[in-house]
Amino acid sequence: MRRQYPFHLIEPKWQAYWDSQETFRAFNPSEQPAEDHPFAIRHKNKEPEALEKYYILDMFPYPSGAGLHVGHPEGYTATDMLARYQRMKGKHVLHPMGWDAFGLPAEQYAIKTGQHPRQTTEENVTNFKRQIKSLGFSYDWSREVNTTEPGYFKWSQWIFLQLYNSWFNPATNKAEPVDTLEFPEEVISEEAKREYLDERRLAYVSNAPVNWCPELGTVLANEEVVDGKSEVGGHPVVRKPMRQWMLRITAFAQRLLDDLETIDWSDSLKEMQRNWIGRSEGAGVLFKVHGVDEEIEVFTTRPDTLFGATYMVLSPEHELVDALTSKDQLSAVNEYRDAASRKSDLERTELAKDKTGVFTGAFAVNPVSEEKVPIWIADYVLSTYGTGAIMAVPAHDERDLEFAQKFELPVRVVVEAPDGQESLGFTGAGVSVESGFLNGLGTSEAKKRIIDWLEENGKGKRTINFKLRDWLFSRQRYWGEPFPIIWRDGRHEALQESDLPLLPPELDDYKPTVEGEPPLARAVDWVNLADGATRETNTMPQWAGSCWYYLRYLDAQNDEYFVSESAENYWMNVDLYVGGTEHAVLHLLYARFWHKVMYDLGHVSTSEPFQRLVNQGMILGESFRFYDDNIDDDPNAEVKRYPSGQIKICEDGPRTKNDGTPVKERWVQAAEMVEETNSTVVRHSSFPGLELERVVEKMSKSRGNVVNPEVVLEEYGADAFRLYEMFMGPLEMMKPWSTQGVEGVYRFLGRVWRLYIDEGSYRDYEQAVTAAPDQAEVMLSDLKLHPAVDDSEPTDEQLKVLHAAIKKVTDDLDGMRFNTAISALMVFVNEASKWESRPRSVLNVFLELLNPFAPHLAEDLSERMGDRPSNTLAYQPWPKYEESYLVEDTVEFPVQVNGKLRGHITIAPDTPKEEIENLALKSEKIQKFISEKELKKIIVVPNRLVNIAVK
RNA sequence: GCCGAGAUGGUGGAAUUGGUAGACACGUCGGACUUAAAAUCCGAUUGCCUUUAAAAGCAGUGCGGGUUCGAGUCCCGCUCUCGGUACCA
Repeated sequence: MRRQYPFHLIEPKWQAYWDSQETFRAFNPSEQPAEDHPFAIRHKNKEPEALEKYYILDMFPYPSGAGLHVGHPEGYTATDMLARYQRMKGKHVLHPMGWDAFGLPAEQYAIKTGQHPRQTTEENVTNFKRQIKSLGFSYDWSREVNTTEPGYFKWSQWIFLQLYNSWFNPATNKAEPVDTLEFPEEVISEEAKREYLDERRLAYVSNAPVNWCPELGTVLANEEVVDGKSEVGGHPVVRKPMRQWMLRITAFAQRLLDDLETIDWSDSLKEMQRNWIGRSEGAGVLFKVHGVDEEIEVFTTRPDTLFGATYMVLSPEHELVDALTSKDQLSAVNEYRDAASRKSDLERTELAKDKTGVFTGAFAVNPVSEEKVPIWIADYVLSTYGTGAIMAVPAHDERDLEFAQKFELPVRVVVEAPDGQESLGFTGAGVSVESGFLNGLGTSEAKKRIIDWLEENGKGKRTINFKLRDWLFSRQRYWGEPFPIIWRDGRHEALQESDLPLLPPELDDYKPTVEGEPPLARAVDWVNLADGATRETNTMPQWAGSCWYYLRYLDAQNDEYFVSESAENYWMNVDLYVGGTEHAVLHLLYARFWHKVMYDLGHVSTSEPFQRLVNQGMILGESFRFYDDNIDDDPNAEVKRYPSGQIKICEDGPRTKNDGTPVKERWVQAAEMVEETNSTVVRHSSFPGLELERVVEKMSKSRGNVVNPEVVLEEYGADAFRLYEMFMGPLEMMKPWSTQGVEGVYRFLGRVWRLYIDEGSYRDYEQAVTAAPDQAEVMLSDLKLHPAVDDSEPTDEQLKVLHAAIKKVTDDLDGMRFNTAISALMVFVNEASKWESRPRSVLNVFLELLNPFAPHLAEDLSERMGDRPSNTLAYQPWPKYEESYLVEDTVEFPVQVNGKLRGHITIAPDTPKEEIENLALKSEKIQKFISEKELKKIIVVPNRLVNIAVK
């Protein structure tokens, strides 16, 4: 296919130019651009740090072996357009990129092949970088970081030591160095002090049950387990007690929640974080155990229903179960506990529907009614939430009611539901009944009263609980940061800062040991130190590197400190962060937590890292579906094919033809296999009788609807790719990829080219190139400008078209409405293509508007125009629009009758109200609709319309 | 179940504060250019209906109500799709 314009030559040329000029370098305080750098030319005599900064950040990519997919460049293109726009507006823009390169795939490849993960990682980074660079993004590559390089992970380890050497002081509500920790009087011995301190560090060791994934051979954080399966790979996860490093994120739960108010993120994303943190207010209530000297504390959000608590439930793992269980219930309890512990997380969730439990034989005393209530254990009570024990109020809690009905436990209504609703099973706010001194009180008042009573009588207190759990921070992997920790006599010690970076040992085999120890344990020489101490063999999770990378960009080469104070002060915080929702709770919560710790310790100057955050929507693939009866995929079968219309789809079940014949789904990829006939019906090219159903869903190999950016780039070029990614629709929405849509914007770029370039000379060039392909670049410089391009004074009409475009593009970029900004560029080109005289002054300004969107083409045309004092558009001042050019002499003013458009009147824009009313009423067209009717009202909306209400 | 986002032509989408619904693009149809095709350029393109034509009318933004001179936009009640989450006491 003939190219619309020689993007294959233009794009590499400008990418090489930007590289050699270091066009997009950002300058730290005290750094100076060279005199001939376009930054220096634009900002004469100004220190870089005197300028307003703009830090615009993309989410940290994992350089996978599969390379870039079309989803990656979506956010990158959006940020690049804004980076280029802000640069032209005069801001000092920081726009970096780097690699979150530790991770499972390289390690799993290493286990299979023995190739060092470093090598795989390097290859993948090289490939990723090449792909990203081919899109012409304006990154400052001098700040590129890679989490797997010692110069980087030295500081990841250093930050871990900051956490290790800090504790959370509830009095100040801040992280503080451990030396501010004061020991209570009874803690005297060194041993006791040490233990006391170790229990309070922000990084601590725990032996609690963890999510163990046998398939991956590692533990996972709660956030990495979805529906009882690993988020990566979907392997089963079981609970298993193991010694693990934990980070005390729960201490920051309230601040993580509160500070959401100070940042500019989407409501839905904030809501996801709020749900994950899961704050609930209520009371801790103490129940005495009957006949045993023990107390059980429960957490409840409905202390007002305490009079209705007719039994208690402990989680099977609760520490008091042994002490409580009566002799005759012992075997039943042990059996139940055994069964519960063997259940995987998946089984626990899947079997959630049916409640199970056993009676312990013990009774507790309801602190307010003094009533004896039975104590049960059941796995619907989680050991990890609250106190691991509940008071059951079956009348006002769905789960308790279900359990009570199954085991025939008493149910007592203590809240009356409002106006005629059923009180049994009512969980909302009502009025307390059968509740002694609470009778007649509304739910919120009753809560207050009972908590006061509990506190006065020493039987409970006001309590706040969070769903958020501490962050499990160790992994049994090779390809991650080793912990800067050694063990001596069963106790952990931190390495000194001077010992960093601690490099991982070289191994021949990356599998865990036969004993199930992490792979690092294989490196005996590395693990065992001369003085008898041993190294920690766990490694940090991938999040360690991605929790702070945005800080390293500020000062990527600094080997004295993780970021210099001056750079941090100037650049932080991130003005705009763009990425997918998949990081809503994981990365974004962890990073905020680390940042707060660093803030408390005085290492950073802001309490939140990302001021504004925008989520890009997913890009979906398009495929076409039909069905056939070859359900066993037999290659020799005689296959019957059916369109979707003949298929009955049962919910999750097998799909069958309407007559019951079993069938299987098949997909055809849009681009290759489908022929469009007359209008809307899509058919299979090989089976023309078969009508296909259009399906839009997540791109995946099995659907065959994955779009490879390299193929698109090859055919249409980077500018077209960038433009299409943004033209598809609003950034935040999910949208389907259409290859035909790419052709649309590609044709637009062709029209831009032909607006400036003489078609005859381009045709001559194309002919000449076929004869001498190696001369292409030289001959390209001989192209002539379009003969209509001249030095004429622009007409009013031309200025109007130009300034309308400036206004629309500027407003839309400010609002991140890239799709409509691009359509405004198209409108300009459609108009300008008709002009017989195309004033240079107008055409030059248009290239400035085009530059953020299609920078290669804009730069190239600008060079050909030859009117620029400096040789790159990157630092040209962004054009301003003149309102006066947009004013029209006359406008077609719409006239409505009863809200329906009935005609127009031609008026001057500033025509007074009365005049408009008059003209509207007199208008012939309008008369038709209002004569013989009673005039009720006339509304004139300035600059909009006039509406006549009649009856 | 709960929380969040969304539903507009054949398709992606536009309409920024309640003010001309369908910008821009894809696709389709027609025309020009061409020996022909591709590319390019020009025109038409929400549906229905009347008309030789010009031109008009009616309906129309998931569904049902409401507020208003006027509703894609606001309010009430639903349906469906997508994302998150789920025995969280």
